[in-house]
Amino acid sequence: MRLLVAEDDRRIAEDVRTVLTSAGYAVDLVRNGEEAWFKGDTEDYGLIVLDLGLPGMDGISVLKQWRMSGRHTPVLVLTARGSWAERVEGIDAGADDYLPKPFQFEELLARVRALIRRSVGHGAATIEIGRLVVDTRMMRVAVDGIPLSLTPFEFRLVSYLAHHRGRVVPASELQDHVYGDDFSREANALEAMIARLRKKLGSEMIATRRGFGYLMGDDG
Amino acid sequence: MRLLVAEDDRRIAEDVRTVLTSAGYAVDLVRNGEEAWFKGDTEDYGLIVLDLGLPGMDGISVLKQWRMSGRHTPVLVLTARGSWAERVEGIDAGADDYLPKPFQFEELLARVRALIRRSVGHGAATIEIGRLVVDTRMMRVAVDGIPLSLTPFEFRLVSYLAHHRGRVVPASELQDHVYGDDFSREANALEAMIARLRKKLGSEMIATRRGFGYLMGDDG
DNA sequence: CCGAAGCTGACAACTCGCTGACAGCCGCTG
DNA sequence: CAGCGGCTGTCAGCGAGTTGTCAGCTTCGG
Repeated sequence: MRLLVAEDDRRIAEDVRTVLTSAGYAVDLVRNGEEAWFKGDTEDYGLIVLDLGLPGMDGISVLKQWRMSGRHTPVLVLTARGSWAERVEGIDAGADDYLPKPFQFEELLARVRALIRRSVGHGAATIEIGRLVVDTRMMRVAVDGIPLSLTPFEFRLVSYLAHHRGRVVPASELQDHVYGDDFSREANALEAMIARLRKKLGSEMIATRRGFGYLMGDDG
Repeated sequence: MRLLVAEDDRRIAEDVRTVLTSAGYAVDLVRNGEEAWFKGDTEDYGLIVLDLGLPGMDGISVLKQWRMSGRHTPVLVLTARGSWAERVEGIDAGADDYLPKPFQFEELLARVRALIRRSVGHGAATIEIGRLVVDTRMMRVAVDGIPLSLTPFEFRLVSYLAHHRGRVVPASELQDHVYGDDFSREANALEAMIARLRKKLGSEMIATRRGFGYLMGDDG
């Protein structure tokens, strides 16, 4: 597997490359924003490690560019220590995980592995659950072949449940994934969304396990 | 699932408890090193959140003690801000993850979940005892393949007994695991739950050992 | 046969999740 | 800039599901 590391600090970059290389990955290194953007957009990486403090085009913009042009490569963001704002921004922009500096290389490796495992598991572009089809690339959902128009949050919710079909997903976990770290709303907001979703999908598609959470695909 | 939180700062401790409780965990709280060591060594937690700056026996020693006595419960260590040395020491002593203070509760929760996911990943998702199947992913229980709908407390009770099949579990231990440290109810509450459970599962599934406790799977 | 331990059905209080209505916000359009 | 429509959070009320308590009963062991 091929990885891209975008990091301007030469020493860190080399160390990271060494760690990842000896873990069996092919590693490309870039040192500024423009290069990062270009390579990430034109090459096909299994994962990208992105320092937000790059010279030139800044990390967040790079990430947003990739996502806007339809790239779903997992991105692990390196943030300055304690920069909570940066992190939130990174997640909003489409990062899959973050790691505050300074970090242990073991930890970096563990997270890289976890992300890759996750994304390989997600390989298929569409998930079918009974009469429902979720197309994660096209951001489309259909029931009995009839496409539905879902709002962004609704889509995130369905696709998360679909990815975790057959498993009860606690409401709190759903919130995390639908809303990220923005916890500025009442618990009830999620329930309202579920209700609206059920109206569109049919109420039998999402089951409630009172006291535990929600799940899809309990029957098969 | 039951968690132990070892933290001496009362405010932090209460907040953490609230967050974790509302995420669906039963939480026990301790405020010093000795208590932490004792409870972590004698009770059976799914995960332990350990502040290194505990009064009395210090966190690192507590952690080392646990590991030396063969406890592999996942431990999330809380370190003082910027205390790099502590962090490394914690990891060496057997911590599974660390979190520098101050932290966002969302982040704590995310890490707790990640650790638990990792550790339960090793165990099977279902437990079979005779005609009974307990599925911890779907939060479902079935007898002879027929699914039953259990309430949250009922489910916790059954799955605890199932995890400890063939062993007599004292009523007090069951209470601990179903209710955590929340003692605010009559002893009889548990009996009532057992009764309701037996009605659903069939009365022969849970045996009573008068004077000692309950058990499942004594026959096989 | 007695007392203690445990069981059980009824009940009431409570909690949780659902829903419809509404309002604020945002982006679009004229 | 005003008006509009879609999206989403909030609120309040409802109803079903859940759980503790209690009182009376059964079972067990000695």
